[in-house]
Amino acid sequence: MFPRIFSNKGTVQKPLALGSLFLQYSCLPCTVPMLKLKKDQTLLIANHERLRLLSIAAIANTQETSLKLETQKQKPLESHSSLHVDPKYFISALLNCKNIFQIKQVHAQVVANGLLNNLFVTNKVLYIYVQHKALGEAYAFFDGMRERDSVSWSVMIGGYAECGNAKESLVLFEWMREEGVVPDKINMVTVVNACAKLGAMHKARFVHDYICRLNFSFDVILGTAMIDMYAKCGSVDCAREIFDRMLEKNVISWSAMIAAYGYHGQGRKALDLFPMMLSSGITPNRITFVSLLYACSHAGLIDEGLQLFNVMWDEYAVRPDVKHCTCVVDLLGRAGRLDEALNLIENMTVEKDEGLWGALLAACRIHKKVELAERAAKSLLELQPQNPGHYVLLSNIYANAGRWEDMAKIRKLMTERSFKKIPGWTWIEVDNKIHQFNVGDKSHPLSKEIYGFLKSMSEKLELAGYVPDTNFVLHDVDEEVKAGILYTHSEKLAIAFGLIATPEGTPLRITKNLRVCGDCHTFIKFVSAITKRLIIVRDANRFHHFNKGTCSCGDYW
DNA sequence: ATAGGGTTAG
Repeated sequence: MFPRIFSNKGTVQKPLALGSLFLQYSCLPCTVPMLKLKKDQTLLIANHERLRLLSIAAIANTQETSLKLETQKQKPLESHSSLHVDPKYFISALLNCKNIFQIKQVHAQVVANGLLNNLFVTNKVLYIYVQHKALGEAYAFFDGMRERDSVSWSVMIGGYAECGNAKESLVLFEWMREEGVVPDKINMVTVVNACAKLGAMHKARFVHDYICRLNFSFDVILGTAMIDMYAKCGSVDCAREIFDRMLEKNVISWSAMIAAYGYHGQGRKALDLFPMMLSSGITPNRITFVSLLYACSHAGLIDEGLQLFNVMWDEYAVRPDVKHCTCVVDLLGRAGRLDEALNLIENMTVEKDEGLWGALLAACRIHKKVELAERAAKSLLELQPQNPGHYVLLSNIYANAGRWEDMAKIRKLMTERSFKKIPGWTWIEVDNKIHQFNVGDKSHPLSKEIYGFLKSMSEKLELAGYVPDTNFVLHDVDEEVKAGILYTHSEKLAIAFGLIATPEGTPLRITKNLRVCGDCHTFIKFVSAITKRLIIVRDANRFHHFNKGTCSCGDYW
């Protein structure tokens, strides 16, 4: 094992601060105390003590001098060695890891010291891999673990969900049950969280059922996770039921419920919760105010939002940060009060981020303020030159203003910088199965029927007054082709499939990974009217409830 | 003997 630690040219990094008596070994990510050694002195380290010694071992040699360390010639260390090395050294090394390379180093030490049978240590290795988003390494390690307990499973399930792999995370949960591991409450919190991320209602109901069968009570954390799950699966009412049944609620539970009403467009209900929260003795925090302001902006509650923004610091000691300002810019922008929005931005003392300029830009697009949009877009492109979405927005603004030359410039810029456009996908649950569609997808078994259905549906819609909005197509092709491309958007494919595969009157729930496209939004409004279906769409930002030709977002999202 | 994995926004 030592060659590993000291293989880095056999040297130790120079002391970080001479006076501090601490230095950091280049490969061992923990700080060890320094001790004076003579120049070129060799330290003999006994095997069974080596880690402990390492932490007191040290050098005070000049920076050019190598530190030589040798292990005593002893019997090789076996994995079931009775020689005891305190696991806490490994734990602290793991916690200090700054990158994957360092984790692998410590991981190797864990193996070399026969600690693979110590779940406390192995779970920590797993946890650190996951925290560094190294799912490949984490999985490989997990797969090779001799023994796993509920903590190992929590780490994996939580890690996969956190990294955006909620579907895989739920598969892991299946495996856990197949292995006969009985989930504890914390396991269920991670599973509930994965369901929330996935937004799959049938999974949510199953998990809820499962929790009831295990007789787990809804404590603050589990209950809050369930609120979030139901809300993000499209049912704010189920979320509220859980909320009302919870005996103990903290600021997180209240904020989760307020946020839920917010992204479902029910701003008034979100606001109504606030005084209830105060009177039950809960102090609002930053996130509570983000949720409240967000709810106001998405429901057009302008005066209420401004009022909250004005008193949050004086009355509740929550200092407005850039996120709060963004909500207010959004709020003012929606109302067309762009001068006030700009004024707020210019007088802000906190650092401006891309979300803030993005909110202003979106408002400029709606109210066709080309000059201000240019200014916002410029700031945005300075902050995030690699985000294709910003170019798309600015390009659309020029298109709407008929400034074709400027639009061409932006598109040229996009081509030159050769962006990877994030591919859009949409999925829908039918018969407890998730069907996913990409743009122009033809892989579904019912693909032929779907496209046929879309064609006849579009004729009906156009008779009803629907006009494809080709501003949302960026390819340089003629209008008719553009309209064709629009019809292959993943949202439309998923909805067409849902309409074919479910009985009349069944509500459709679909989830899209990006913000729903403007043309699709109009399209779905018409579909909801003509087919008399409730269509609930979760996009990257919020929920849209389409019913009888209108959307709960009020066309602002 | 004991340790550890869990909730809101972005």
